[in-house]
Amino acid sequence: MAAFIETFGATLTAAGMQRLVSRVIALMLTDDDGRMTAAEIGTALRVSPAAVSGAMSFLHGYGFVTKERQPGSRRDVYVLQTDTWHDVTLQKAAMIGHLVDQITGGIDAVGGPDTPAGRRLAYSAEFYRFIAGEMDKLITGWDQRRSELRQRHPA
Amino acid sequence: MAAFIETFGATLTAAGMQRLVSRVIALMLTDDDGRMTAAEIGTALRVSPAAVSGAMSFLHGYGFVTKERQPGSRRDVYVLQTDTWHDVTLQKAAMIGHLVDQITGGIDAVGGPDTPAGRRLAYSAEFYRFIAGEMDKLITGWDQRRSELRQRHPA
DNA sequence: CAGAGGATTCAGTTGTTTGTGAATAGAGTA
DNA sequence: TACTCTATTCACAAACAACTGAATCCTCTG
Repeated sequence: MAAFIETFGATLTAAGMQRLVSRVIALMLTDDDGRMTAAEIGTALRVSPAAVSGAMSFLHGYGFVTKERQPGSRRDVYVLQTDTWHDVTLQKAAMIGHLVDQITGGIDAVGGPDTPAGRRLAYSAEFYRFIAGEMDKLITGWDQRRSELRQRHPA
Repeated sequence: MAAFIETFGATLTAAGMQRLVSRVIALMLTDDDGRMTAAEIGTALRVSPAAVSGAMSFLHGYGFVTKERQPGSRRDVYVLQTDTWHDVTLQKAAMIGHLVDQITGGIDAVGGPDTPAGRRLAYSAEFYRFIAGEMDKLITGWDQRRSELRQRHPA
């Protein structure tokens, strides 16, 4: 199981996430009730409380985890929000629209759409525009698929 | 135009590419005939020949650029392969299938699909499986769209 | 309000990228 | 073969990222 955490974490890191953040997600995915304290996380991953604090702050900022505290306790309990994680993954992919704008802006910089460079940029813009469009469909599609799954397996 | 190169390059870097590699792509996109020598690239981006060599070696390895040499010359001319760049971008996205396998493998590690953690992993696997499937469709879709574009604007 | 458990912040350490300069190798010309 | 122009390689430096340890802050209990 430790193997899964490190392997999967490494893959997420390769996809651009900070290392410890990736490992925390992998860890919490494997935790039975998905609820963990900072101390538990630190022990499991062999990192200092300071490092855990930083990672959790990041995760909390994006809503990947929520933070709870039992009345009469001083320790925070973090709860993994699987759906939020998925949503953010999709939104990140949707940022491709950004590229389209940048490339389109570049067309003027190289002398307009009737220059060789302009044509090349327009072609690449077309590529990213296509992807962005498909991404939008994908997001809608997942929303629907998720509903179907929920009907069969109510959370 | 220098602004476009740096801005767009930074975006590619944020997407996980090495910095200089990103800048070279942005630069070559804006070059009129898309053909440049190492010296031109080094001058434009203010980096050493050594750095250019490293970046071009990477780009050539993935087929992002081809390397030509005029008979009787000692300098290589690099030519940006826009389509290859697009294709590799898509293939990279298709690597999501890898995640599905890892997660599926993790289900056993946490005690099978009937444990809480197993169910959570299965759900995430379902998410990535969905995306991987849509990515396959997207790749096919772009192939087709590209053909259409080519009919109207023969390269 | 004092004390203790726990979270957070920050300066400093370690490790990883990214790029440079100098030396080396390749390829063409004479 | 000797000479020159480029490309490549490699050891090192600078910039950046990821952690740690110690100090600080917050919050609950007595």
